Amino acid sequence: MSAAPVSPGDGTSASAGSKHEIVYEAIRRRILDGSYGPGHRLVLDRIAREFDVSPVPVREAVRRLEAQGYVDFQRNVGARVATFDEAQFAETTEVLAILEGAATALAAPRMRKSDLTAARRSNARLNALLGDFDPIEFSRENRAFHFVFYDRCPNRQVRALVEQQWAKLDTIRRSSFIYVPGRARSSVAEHEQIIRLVEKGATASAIESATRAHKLHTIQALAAASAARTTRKPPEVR
Amino acid sequence: MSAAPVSPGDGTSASAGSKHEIVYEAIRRRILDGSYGPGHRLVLDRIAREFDVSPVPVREAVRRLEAQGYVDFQRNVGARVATFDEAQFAETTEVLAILEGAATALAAPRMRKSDLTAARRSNARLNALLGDFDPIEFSRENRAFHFVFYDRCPNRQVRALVEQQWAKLDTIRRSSFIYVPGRARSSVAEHEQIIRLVEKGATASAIESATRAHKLHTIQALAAASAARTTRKPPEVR
DNA sequence: CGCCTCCAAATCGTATATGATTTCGAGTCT
DNA sequence: AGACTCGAAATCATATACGATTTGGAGGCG
Repeated sequence: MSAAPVSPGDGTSASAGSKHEIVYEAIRRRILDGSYGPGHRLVLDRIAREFDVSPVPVREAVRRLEAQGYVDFQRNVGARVATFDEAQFAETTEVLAILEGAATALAAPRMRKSDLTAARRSNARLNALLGDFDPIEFSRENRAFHFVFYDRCPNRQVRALVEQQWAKLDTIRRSSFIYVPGRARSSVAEHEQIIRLVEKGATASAIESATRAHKLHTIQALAAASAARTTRKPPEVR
Repeated sequence: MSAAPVSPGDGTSASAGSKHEIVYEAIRRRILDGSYGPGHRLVLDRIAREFDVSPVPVREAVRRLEAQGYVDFQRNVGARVATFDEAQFAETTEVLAILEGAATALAAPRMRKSDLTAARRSNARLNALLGDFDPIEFSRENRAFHFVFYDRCPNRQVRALVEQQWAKLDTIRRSSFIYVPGRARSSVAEHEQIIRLVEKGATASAIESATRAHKLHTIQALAAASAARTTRKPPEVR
């Protein structure tokens, strides 16, 4: 189970131990775990005092987060955690569908028996979670499942991008809770199908489209559910 | 012809006019146009003096570049322009193949007649350039060709990623010059094929795989050419 | 009563200053 | 000669200081 719990250092780390790095990691974690929800304002001086550092390293940290799309920054105004609307969520999911499909297909030939076993075990846990449904736990395990595959993807760039996009989605999942009734169950079934395809050495193309479809179903389910609760607006953060 | 010449502000801009922004753009441009080749060392104080600013905004600029993968940064040592080896180049091209395939397929249904005309015109220019071959000009026009499609891709995230990856590749193309003899000609032919597929309303899947294959051919050609010049090592920068 | 003007607090942007770390070479020992 | 030690120069990391800009509201005006 090496699947990164929340995505470790996102790859582009460098200067461990420096104050700017500490602050960067801390803010990033808070964004990802929801302590800093979308729209949350990041006041540099305040953060600096909290971490007992000067504002300079805080600014550097925020710049990095800005460049990665975690926060929006406005000159002379400040930074705030990026806000996602449903459209952006859907778009990012689509990106992930594309990348995951490719990543899984690329990984397939490199999957060992033990990997498939791990995947099945993971999917079994997901199945077990279907009982009293815990969205957070399910999401975590779901991630773990998919990363069994990505870990074997030989293309580092693809892997990095997948992790990045996944992290982005996590930001949102925390706040506005995405939960589509029947989705989880069919998701588990699709997982098993993907495992089988890999197992029997299906073509890359077959594996890719199955994985992509799997993800796209989530968008569709979401869109349907969203259409259902007609008038209700998504929670706006100011 | 709205295809960004070198990719304008990469999307995640924010604070125009600030010194940090000026420096950021300047350094970025230099990396992209090759003034700062891979491995080039970025000494903060020196850059600060050159732009007549303090080192603080320079650091911010560099942090952003770091987060985007343009430069590598080592604590207490400094920043240098990211170095790409051939493997990374291939991996990034593969990413681009995946994304471009998807982007083009997504764009296809939205392409208007005028867009196809523009694409053909662009491809004609590419064809004309086949004579006395100018790699830079060809590369520019090639980019323009593909962006005719991406501009119609409805998924912003995908578009942003494509631009980002393309910029990354540009960094490399400037320095170590990638030129594979017969490739350009077949490239033009493949372009025409893609146009036809879109024109006749082929399935998304058909368009996607054609586009992806088009890009992957470049990797293959490169690999072949690279295998040919056996002993010669790629230019190392220190 | 609502709109506009002006001021002060909050916060950002950048410069300057200083301590810390790395690098690299001169000098020394074996 | 080669390896090691020490130290100065270069450069990074961070703190502090201060001017600049935005924001929100008090008070005045129509």
